[in-house]
Amino acid sequence: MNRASAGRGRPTLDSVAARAGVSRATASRVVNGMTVTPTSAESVRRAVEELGYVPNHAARTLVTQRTDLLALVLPEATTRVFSDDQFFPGVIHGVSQQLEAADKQLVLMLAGSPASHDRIERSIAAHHVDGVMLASLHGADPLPAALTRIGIPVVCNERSLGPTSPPYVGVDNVGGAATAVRHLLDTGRTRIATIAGPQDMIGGIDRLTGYRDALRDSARRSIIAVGDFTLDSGAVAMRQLLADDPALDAVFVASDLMADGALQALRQAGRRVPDDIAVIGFDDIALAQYTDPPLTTIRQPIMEIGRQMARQLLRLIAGEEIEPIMTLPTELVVRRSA
Amino acid sequence: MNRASAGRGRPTLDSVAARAGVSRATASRVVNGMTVTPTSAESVRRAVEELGYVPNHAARTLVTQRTDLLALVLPEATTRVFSDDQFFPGVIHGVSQQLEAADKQLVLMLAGSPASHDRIERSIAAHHVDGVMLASLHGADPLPAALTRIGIPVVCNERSLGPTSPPYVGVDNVGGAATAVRHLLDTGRTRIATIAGPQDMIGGIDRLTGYRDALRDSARRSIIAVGDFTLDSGAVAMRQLLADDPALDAVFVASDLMADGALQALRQAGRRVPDDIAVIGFDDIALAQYTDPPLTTIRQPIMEIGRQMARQLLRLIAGEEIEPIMTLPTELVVRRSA
DNA sequence: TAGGGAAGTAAGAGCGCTCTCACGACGCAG
DNA sequence: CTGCGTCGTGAGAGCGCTCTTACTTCCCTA
Repeated sequence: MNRASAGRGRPTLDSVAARAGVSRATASRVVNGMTVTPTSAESVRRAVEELGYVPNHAARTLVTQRTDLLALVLPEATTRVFSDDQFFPGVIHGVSQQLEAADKQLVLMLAGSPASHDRIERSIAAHHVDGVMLASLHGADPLPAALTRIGIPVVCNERSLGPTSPPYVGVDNVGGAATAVRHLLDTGRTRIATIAGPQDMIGGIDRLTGYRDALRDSARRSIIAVGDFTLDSGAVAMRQLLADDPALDAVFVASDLMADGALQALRQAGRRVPDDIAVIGFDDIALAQYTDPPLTTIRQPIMEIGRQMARQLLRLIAGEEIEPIMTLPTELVVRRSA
Repeated sequence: MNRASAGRGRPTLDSVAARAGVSRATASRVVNGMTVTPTSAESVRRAVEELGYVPNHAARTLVTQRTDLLALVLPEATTRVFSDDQFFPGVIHGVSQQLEAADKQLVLMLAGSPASHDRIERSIAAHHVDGVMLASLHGADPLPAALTRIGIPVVCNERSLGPTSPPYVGVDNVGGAATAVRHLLDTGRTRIATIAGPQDMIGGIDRLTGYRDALRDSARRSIIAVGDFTLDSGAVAMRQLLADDPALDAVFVASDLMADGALQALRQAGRRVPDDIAVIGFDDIALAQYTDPPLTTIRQPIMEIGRQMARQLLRLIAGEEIEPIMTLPTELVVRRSA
């Protein structure tokens, strides 16, 4: 049984070459779009067509050392990942779009337990993927350092709180928060509180910074409660703020989900929004259009984060130099709550 | 330069064997957990440890014909996929859990344009993945047939509307809808309408069937409006139902998102829920807890769908016989709206 | 007309692994 | 003490591809 007729059913490059009457090397050139005589190009193409030849991915990877597979690593923590806000789905969508254009495939890895961390590291060490996108990792996460050690291109979606900092694509949390506060000031609000996010997450930290910056510029006092980005925590924080300072006339909430909770707490407390108290959220998730009243918020371009992460990673893999920090703009979306 | 010391930086099985003083075959046996002398097992293990050896995935795939990669194909249509309901994120999560346990990786493919269909088909034909999970495809989708032709294991998340029907994991839409209607009847409602989903989707069709079945059993008249699973369409349909039959006292809505729209329409129309009209949704998405009033609904086990799809696919790949149809139970969740 | 270069092609090595096959060592029964 | 089965091992083929090397062919210039 010679090579061309053997095999496990699927046609190989050898069988294509045999049928086209050329060498395997020439067939390979045609398949990979390199210059050959029009005559042989044509006969190879016909052979490919007739046999239904599709190159074997593993064989190609073995010699080129490319897998055309990029990993997207997401934390599995149920609080944030696949719950209410559409952050990860949006990022996935953006990444997927960009990779499709580059003809790469996306491997999704959910990092929950330390065991899955090991698994991810092993899988990447096995040269299973060409590059890695890391989303929303905790400050102490050992993954970035481990991946850097392996020597594989990495891009994050936020600046890392840990010691090593891979290139990242972030959003302008500070500027967005400041814009929100300035909008409140511009519309005549004077006692402006904030419900901040967790202070071990970039979003939580930076949005609070933006609030403080904008208030400091206006020489007003800051009034702060802290939530954990969940709806319930927003309601709790709102009640606490009302208790602390009943004369509040505005609140900037670091996420839409918490803002919805705050809205509910305000309704229960008999405060009218926006008449008595103005509320601004952050994220512009789908829910924001449907709260009562519809939520004024700071939009962050979620799909664009995914797209740019993928784009930066592709450039890194291609050996291009990239700017290690990329910050995407946020945008004030005025609805009815402020 | 001999083989053991050569290479592109990473240790190979040859270098491990050389260091352990055994043949490559023996080293391979240790790595793959086959029986060898304790002595050589130990020395190989030490060599693996010292060199930081990780098997090359492509090389292994080339000979075993396994990739340990499973694809999950989702339609990209922005209406449903990554919008408000958490269906796909939930399925992804469930699939991911199950695959992690089996030490497989997940390749996510978003099928939007016909071009991406081609790409998916090519990628699968290249033996790039061991099996495919298809979610929510349209009736006329050529993908199932194409994949069957290629001869790769396929599992869907719903019965297919097309001619070929791969094994699938579905939920008991008919039974769930009937349960909802019976709950309304049991609580004394007499004029029960429904807002159905699109009639070219399984969920839309089957939930309407369940509604009809339960009503027919009680010999009451059916009152039907049709939406497209979006919030706005729910509001529109609700207004239409109120116009058609102002004496309605209950409505079963085929999705929570549409139910939220219906709730808003009812509030605007000055109807109290549940006093004047009872509302039951379907899905039990996160939003259902936060509507006003909180939504009574039929829960479908979304993550479980993902888990079972993955489980069935793994069994198919392992060559086991599987039941081609698997139906997961739904459950009535009573909150305040009914 | 002869020589030099360019361009296309074939041959073959090798990517890192698994798996078959043949062999040697050992234990046991006859 | 011999013969047979068992078990672990090493050698080597081969998975399907790319890429280097060396060759052939052809065209252009001197």
